[in-house]
Amino acid sequence: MLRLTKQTDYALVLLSLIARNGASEMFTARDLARRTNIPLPMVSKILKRLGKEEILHSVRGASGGYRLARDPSEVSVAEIILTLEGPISITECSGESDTLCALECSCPVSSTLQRVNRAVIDALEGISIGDVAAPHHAASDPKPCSCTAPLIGAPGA
Amino acid sequence: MLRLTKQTDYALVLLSLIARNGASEMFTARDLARRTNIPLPMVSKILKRLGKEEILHSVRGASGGYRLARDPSEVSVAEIILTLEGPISITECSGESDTLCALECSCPVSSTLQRVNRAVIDALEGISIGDVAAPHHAASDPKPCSCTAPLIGAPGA
DNA sequence: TGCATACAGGACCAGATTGGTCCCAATTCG
DNA sequence: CGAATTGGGACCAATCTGGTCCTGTATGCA
Repeated sequence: MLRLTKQTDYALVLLSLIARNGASEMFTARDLARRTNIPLPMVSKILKRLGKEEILHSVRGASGGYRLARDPSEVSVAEIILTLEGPISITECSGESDTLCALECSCPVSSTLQRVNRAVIDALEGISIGDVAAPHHAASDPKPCSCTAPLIGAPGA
Repeated sequence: MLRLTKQTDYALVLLSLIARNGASEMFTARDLARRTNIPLPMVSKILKRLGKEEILHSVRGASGGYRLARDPSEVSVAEIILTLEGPISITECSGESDTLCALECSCPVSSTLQRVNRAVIDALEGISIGDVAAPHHAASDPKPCSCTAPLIGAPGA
């Protein structure tokens, strides 16, 4: 556990795909859906949200689409999470919650958990979409891989 | 977001309370519930689970209760999370999932996210219940604090 | 001008997760 | 024996979330 939502997971996949294929190129939701096997409506939903923030730039109309609003190296994973899931905090009281922790007095945990939380945030801020798109683990060019069937939403199996 | 479940949150509070009051002392679920304002059935549920793993030692019968099975410094936050929520992995494919990621081929993300995941785990493994119980941030002794009313499950407000 | 394509912004639903409660059996102490 | 306590469930209601769908608006092209 300690998990991102699937939407955020998808977002990272989509953004890294865009980042890998040139930051200035334009992608339609339909195209991205085809390439990732993520259901189109889901892709739309996510891209719309990323478009409202300053992460993606959208162009409407025929031959429209989305492209990165900034350089891939300037969009951190933490920012993606923040956009789609709100402030990063592993517990309710470890963030800058406006609602006071109900356990406050019996909870000496918070100060320590804030340190943990900080460590997590630092780790996530230290990684950009550019990093995600271009893994440095002796990456030969991304081999096409054998799984070509639409694995998500596949009706058959 | 990127949040622990409330149960895990509670567990950290409970364990830190136990650790703070002497690792060898015995606590009943009822007692801990009173002190933390966490609903008793919830406390029971959590302690039961921690008892099954080797985190708490339980004694049944009258004047029974729970105490830490190990030294507070030897129980990491990561272990608590692992016990209550399963393996720590921020996405489905970043862990040692047995179910293959459906996006596998179009997902160059994983290797990088595994690094992120590793960073998170490292941070959580580096902090023990002992640390949580005794924060080193110029801690004067834990002042009783003003909030004495049962804030959780309070019927009135 | 008309139409196809794409994004914008919702509402909406079903399933899964989770916080929380409750019940009953087994164990131990006085 | 009886009270106190853990053990191990089942159970429910509320929330969250993945996923779908519908309608409107902007744009490019024949």
